[in-house]
Amino acid sequence: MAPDPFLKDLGMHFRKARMAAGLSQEQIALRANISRPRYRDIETGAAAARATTLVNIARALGMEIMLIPQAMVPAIQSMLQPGADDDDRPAFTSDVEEEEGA
Amino acid sequence: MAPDPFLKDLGMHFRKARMAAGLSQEQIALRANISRPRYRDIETGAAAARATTLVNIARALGMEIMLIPQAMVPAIQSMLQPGADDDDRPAFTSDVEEEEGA
DNA sequence: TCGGAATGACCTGTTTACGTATCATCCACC
DNA sequence: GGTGGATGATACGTAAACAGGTCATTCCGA
Repeated sequence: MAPDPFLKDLGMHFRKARMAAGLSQEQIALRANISRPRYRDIETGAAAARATTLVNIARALGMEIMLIPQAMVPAIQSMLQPGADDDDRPAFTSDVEEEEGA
Repeated sequence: MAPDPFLKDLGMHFRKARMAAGLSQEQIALRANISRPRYRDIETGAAAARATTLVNIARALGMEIMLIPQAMVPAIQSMLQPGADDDDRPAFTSDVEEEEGA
């Protein structure tokens, strides 16, 4: 029901970060204090985790959740660009317009 | 219940942003597509909103939720410092260590 | 003094995130 | 061919986020 593109995108960022860290879903779930099926739902965008769960997962992946004024989002996005020598982008915005040319 | 300090802090940031925008709880709740009692719970840290709800509230307040690698958090925090001429800080980190003065 | 707006606080009911258990599939590796 | 790890997916029960309603309190302006 209502596969929110935002949730899909968020889950994709989690997955990329997890892959980059070479960890399994179970390891992240354990660190984030949730079950594997639940972490899977979040990573695939099938469920909307709670605020506390989000933070736990982010930290398990070496990241933090931040509230950024919309005016500063572009500046921060460019700061996070890995200079085009790597194609994984750990940062995530709730802005769906972040979809750039694949 | 376990009044998570993280939720308190998150709610405080929402409240500051809302005050700065001169809006009522009801107006934000309406824009974020949730009920006022629920927005109140989130603002006071009494409830942990879902990921989708968090984004809706953030946007209603002119902000976005971002996933930031922990290594970059300090740099971004300093970027968000309002030059010391204003005491409201719209940005928010899940890092509890952000508690500075008062 | 009397409203009316904003907020805090509680209730009832529905939806859904969550834990736990279970099974199927894929893919190495032996 | 067989075994084990990682993942996808389902089911059931519980806890909590959600909607909607109501009442008390504070504050401000007519």
